[in-house]
This record gives sequence, structure tokens and C-alpha cells, in this order.
Amino acid sequence: MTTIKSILNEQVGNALCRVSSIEQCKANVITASRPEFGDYQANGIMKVAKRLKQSPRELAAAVVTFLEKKNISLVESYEIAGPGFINIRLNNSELISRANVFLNNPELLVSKTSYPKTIVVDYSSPNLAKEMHVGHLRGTIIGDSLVRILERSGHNIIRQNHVGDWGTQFGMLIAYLQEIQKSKENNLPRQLLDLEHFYRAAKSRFDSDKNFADESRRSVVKLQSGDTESNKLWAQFIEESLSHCDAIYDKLNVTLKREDLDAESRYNNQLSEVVRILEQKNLITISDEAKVIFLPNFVGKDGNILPVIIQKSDGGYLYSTTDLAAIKFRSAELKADRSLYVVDARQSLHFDQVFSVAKAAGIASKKISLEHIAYGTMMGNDGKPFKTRSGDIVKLTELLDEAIKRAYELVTAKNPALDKELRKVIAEKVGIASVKYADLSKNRTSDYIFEWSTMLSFEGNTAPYLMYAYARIKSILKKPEAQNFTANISSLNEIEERLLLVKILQLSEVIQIVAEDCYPNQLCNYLYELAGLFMKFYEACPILKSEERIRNSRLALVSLTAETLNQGLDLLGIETLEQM
RNA sequence: GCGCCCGUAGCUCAACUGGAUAGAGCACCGGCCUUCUAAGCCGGGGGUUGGAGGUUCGAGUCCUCCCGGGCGCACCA
Repeated sequence: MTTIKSILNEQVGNALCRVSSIEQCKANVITASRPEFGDYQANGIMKVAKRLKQSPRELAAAVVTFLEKKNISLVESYEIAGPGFINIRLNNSELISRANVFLNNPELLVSKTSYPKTIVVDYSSPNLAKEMHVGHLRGTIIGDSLVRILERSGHNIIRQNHVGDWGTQFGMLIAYLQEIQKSKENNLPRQLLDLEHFYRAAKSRFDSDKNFADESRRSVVKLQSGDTESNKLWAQFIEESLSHCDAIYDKLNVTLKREDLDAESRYNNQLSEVVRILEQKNLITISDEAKVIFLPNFVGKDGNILPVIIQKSDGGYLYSTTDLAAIKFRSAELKADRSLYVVDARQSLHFDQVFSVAKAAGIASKKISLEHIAYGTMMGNDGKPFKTRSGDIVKLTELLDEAIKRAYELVTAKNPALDKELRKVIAEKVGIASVKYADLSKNRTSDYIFEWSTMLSFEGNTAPYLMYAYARIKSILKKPEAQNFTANISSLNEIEERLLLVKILQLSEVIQIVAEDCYPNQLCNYLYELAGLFMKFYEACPILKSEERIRNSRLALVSLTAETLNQGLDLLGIETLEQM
């Protein structure tokens, strides 16, 4: 179903074009900034009036006259206000009939795009040499939410988990594995249970023992030249590491599967081809025996030129080369319209460069939009990157376990009468949801402070608050008096009912914005406001105690609220509970 | 040195991408439970949006310059 905002944008925009005789002009309709301004407001009149050198209020009056003649059923009234805004109030029975369509067809709450695209989303992408740590959390969670939102909007989504499974540190790990295997008492699976520990042990061996370091380097060469034994160990290592990732994804309720893997090693045999293309386009310069590209748009003011290294002086390749090969694949083979990289903001220069090279060399098609969906760093409450007290990187699995533990204590404190097993289930969902929501609800581009107390709070814009709101709604619907209500909204007399209903109808509008700009916090804000409006409705309007007609209508509204909350949270990757 | 990002209430964050009187939560103060989950709701105080200019009907948002912070800049990813 076309959203209200789209209809208004089209109708008011059209009227504006007709009245002003300007072809390209936008109505710029947004939801009203204050309730007394109505439901929506058109902000675009002033800009057009400016171009016409006309009084904005006069132009607004002409637009309103035009619109009133068209008699759009959705609109109750227009009002010109301030310097030239058009405030729009919607018609109640139209709102009700829209809502009733959603009640009977909940899948329509989020409308499908008219222009489906093929969109590659590269996210999570852990380094398989180590265990997943807190640094992988944001990208994994934000990426997964975007994927859900884009998919639900009707796009063709190709997930790509670009795991780091190649490169120098694997030589070190393999050498260390071999060393361990030689000694009798060790068994491999147990050693690999703690990847982080294993990596650190290998690393300290590498740093302290020259012979071992040399052995590691030889090991890389053996691996890359296809040595059977090395490759067998490598594959074993990768498998073990991937199963760690799977466990994390499962715990986090993240949709990434094995078939979404797009490991770096996949591109090994295409790297020389990438270099050949770049050479053919005369982009390569030899500098200090390395093959690099100097891009004119990356020249600093002082003439300092930033190079992109494509091939090292020893012939080895770097991640820029791999990324170019991946762009080639996503562009030519997957035929993507958009390719999103949900990656740490600190890599923005790298992506600027790689995207520029890809475009300049024709490795990326003309149509593909390459977008770095950057996110900020997770900080501790001291404002520095999040670490343990001893200064170590926090393993993701430990962080999640702590979240669940804290949630269990909280649930027990709030509701000690609940069965222990049930509390465990609730704690698991609430704990994970809290961590995810804390991440999603903040503007992704800025660094954010990780704080247990705020994310596990039941107050404010948090997962527990939203989940509680949902559970509360569901409990109403489970009452005996709530059974067999006729599933239609018929009354919208109370202001709280109306505000709630209009909000529900806006889910799709928010989803459209997020699908475009990739800021999931906008969906979080929406859901928080939705839950707040429900609470206000709940306080102000008796549901079960009202006379039958009102009761039925309100129950339908309650049911639609539940549906909207549930779907919205699902698009964030957050599961709801019937009872808390 | 050069480049990118950021600076909003005591704290954590919003502000629909240039719109009307900058909003929430925490903390603080005061109300509301024999009544659908009080894990809730209502009200109050708290701001020169780091500073100074500029652009325009209109700036937290755009431009310039300062101040303060974070992060990147040649063979790691």
C-alpha cells in the first residue's frame, strides 16, 4: 500500500508544479512537527516561491485551492501557516479504513518498493584468525538489521560475509598448530576451543622465537603454493573458527549462514587479473618497487599524494586488491545495483580510495552504487575503546553471557514469582535484545558508550521497555473479555487513539527512509514513540471495561499495535516475549 | 603536517537531512495503584546547540576561521 507520506508528496508536489509552472519541485512533506499543526506539513512551498519571487503565502493559497478542488479523500483539511507551510489534517474514516486493511493483512504494514534492486550487503566479516570480539558487534548487528529491512522492502538481498581467512597470520597459526600436534599430550579440538588464547599463544611464540617466526613465514609460502598438508590444517582451522562464528550468530539471532560466506581466499586466483586490468588502464605506478595507484582526487593541498598499494614489492597482494576483486564480482557477476559495506568508520579512507579506483578502472559498473555504511567505535564509560579491566579485548561470547546473566538478575528482582526456567528464557531474550538495541538505537556514525545500566534499563529508549510494552499489550489480548472481538477499528474519538493509529500507519514510511539511508536508529526512535503512544492510550482509554462497540474497536487497535511493534522489532532482529 | 569524523541539559542520546517554541530517558523535585502488568503514566526545574563571523524568509543542520576531542594517512586487514 502506498504510504500516506508518498501520496501527500505526490499530490501536493503535483499541485505545486501545476500552480507554479515549474516542472521539478518538491512538496517536501514531513510528519507535523507539533500536534497542533495537524498530521503532516508541506515545507516545499517557500523554496518554489523564492524561485518565482512570489509571496510564499500567496503561492501556498493557490496550491491549497488547487488541492481542495481535487478533493483528495485522505485529507480532511489544509491550513496555511507561518511563512508558507501547508498543514494537513487527515480524514478519520480514511485512517480507519487503512488500519482495517492492515488488521486483515498484517504483511502489508511494510509496503514493497516499486523499484526492486539487487543489493549486496557486506557485513560482520570477522577475521578468522581470532575469535569474534566486541569490535565485530556493531557491524554484525547493524548489517543484519539493514538486511532484514531491505529484504522486507522487496529488494533482492545478497549477504556477503567477507571473512578474513587468508594472509600472513595464518602461516603463524599453522606453524603453531603443527608444533603442538608434534607434542604428544595435546589434542587439537580442545586447543581450538579458545581461539583467542590460541592466537595469543602463537603470537607470543612468533615474537619471542626467531626460528618459529621463520617457520611461520615458510608456512605462509607453503600454504599459498598449495601444499596439501598446510591446506588441510588451514581448512581445519577455518572450519573450527567458522563454527565459533555460527554459534555467535545463533546466539545473536543474526541471519548469516554458511552460504553467505564470501571469504577473502575466494579471490586469490583473481588478484593478478585485477592488477592486469589496472595496468591496462595505465593507472599503476611503480614506487619503491611496489605497484601503487596515485589518484588525482586524493592529492593533499601541499601536494602530498596518497597512494593505494595494489601489490607489494615482494609480489604479495593487500586488502585493496582483494576488495577490488570483490567489487568486480559483485558488479559483473552478482549484477548489484547497490553494494553496501557495513564497516568501521576508520576505514573510510580505504573505501574512498578503493571505490574511486574501481570506478576509474571500470571494475565497477556504471550503475552500481558503492556505499560505505560506516559506524563508530564502541567505547567504555571512560570514553576510551571498550576493554576489560585488565586491558584485554572483550570476547563477544563473554559479553553476551554477561548480558544474559545481568538480565536474569534483573528479571528475578522484578518478578521473583516466575518459574525459574521461564526466567531463564526471558533473561536470554532480554539480555541479547538489550545489547543489540543499545547498538541499533544510536546514530551509527558516531562512537558510542557501552553501558550496562542504561541498556538493561526498563526506562527510556531501550529493548526492555519495548519488550515490556509488547508483553503488556499481549496480556490484554489474552484476557477472557478480549476473546472473539470483531477485528475492526470503528472509533477514533479520543486523541490518544488517533495519535496511536496515525503512528502505526507510519511504519512503512520509516522503513523506506532506513532502506535508503541505512540508519536503523530511526526505526528505533519510531518504535519507542509508538510504544510511548500506546502507554498513553492505555492510561487514558479503558479497553476491556468499555461498552461493546468501543471495546471491539480498541481491542482491534491494541492488536494492530502489537503487530506493528512485533514486526518493527523483528526488522531490528529483536525477538518479542508474550510474558515478562 | 595533511585528510575524515565529532562537539546539543550534570550524564546517555534524539531532532524525518534547511523548517515553526531544540526533544526523550537517567539523575533531582512533586503527583497517580481496592480499577486491563506501577517494569507504567502525568507535571516541574535544567540549553547562548564549543566560540566568532557569513549564506536566507528560516541554521543544531550549509560555508569560512578559531578552540577542544577522536580516528586515519606505503607495503597488516
